[in-house]
Amino acid sequence: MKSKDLLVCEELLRKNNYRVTTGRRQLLLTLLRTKKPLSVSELSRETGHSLDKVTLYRALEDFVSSKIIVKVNLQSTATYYEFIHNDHHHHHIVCEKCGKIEDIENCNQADLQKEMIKSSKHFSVVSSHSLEFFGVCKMCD
Amino acid sequence: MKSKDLLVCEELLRKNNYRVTTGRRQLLLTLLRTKKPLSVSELSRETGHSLDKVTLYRALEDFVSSKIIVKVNLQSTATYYEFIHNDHHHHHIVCEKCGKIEDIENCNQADLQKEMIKSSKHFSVVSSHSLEFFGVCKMCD
DNA sequence: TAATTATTGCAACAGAGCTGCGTTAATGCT
DNA sequence: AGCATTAACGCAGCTCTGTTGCAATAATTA
Repeated sequence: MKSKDLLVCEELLRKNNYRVTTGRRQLLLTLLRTKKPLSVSELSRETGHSLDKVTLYRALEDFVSSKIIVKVNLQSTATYYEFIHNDHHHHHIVCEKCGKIEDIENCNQADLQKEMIKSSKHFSVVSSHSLEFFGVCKMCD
Repeated sequence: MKSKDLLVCEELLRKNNYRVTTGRRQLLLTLLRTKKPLSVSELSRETGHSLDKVTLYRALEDFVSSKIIVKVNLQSTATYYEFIHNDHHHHHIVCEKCGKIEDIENCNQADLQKEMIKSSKHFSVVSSHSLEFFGVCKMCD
């Protein structure tokens, strides 16, 4: 299961003319294993600081282009990255006190973006959207 | 109209034990006048670089606490700030090519966040949410 | 196996954002 | 109006995120 996903990622990368290296495999495994958004500094820690930060940024860009991961905008100065499991689109709610993240499932991306286009005066293409909730979890409340 | 809004802002600040200074009035007028999200560097330019960046950050935090402005997360490294006109909650769509921003009006914040609480396992409070669309405007398409 | 070329790591940099601190100025009280 | 209080200011210096150029290395391909 896990190893199959890794192979699929490698194929996706090669299809986009990227190369698969030891470091990228480590990074992919970390993203695969962790089922939540991770910042570059977290990814660096999780991979034992074995990769230079420049390498991380460049690899992550390539993963985004290959649609292996997505960028997530939480209320933070850092960008987060999350593995796309089974083409599954979803959002998040973040606890303002402890940082806990829960996935939000009920989003029909296609419909929402189609609605958008209809009601917009000046836009003809909607390629993505970011929807994140912020609140307090039951543990912290 | 405009000057009344400024007075309302000053009252809001004083109510929260903040002081109204010449610099903050300039900043408020800029935010009031500009009907779109602005970054700190844009605000600095718009106010003729008359305020130190530290002063800007501190003033903006106070404005957010006083519910005069909101932070907006666009797909950028910088945070944007937007004046709240008539308690009006809305979202944005941003052109990925030229940066043009259009407001999105059809969001019933209360309902959306109530829905959230119902479907969430671990959260009891939803205090805010961020919804931004990214695409291409008719001019750039 | 050798040639090609993407990736890596280093150094150096740019920009966002924050902290501490001494000075300045807005407020509240008399 | 004048003074005391204290918030806001500006400066220096810093941290963190993210980027660029370039020479060395390693993954692909023939």
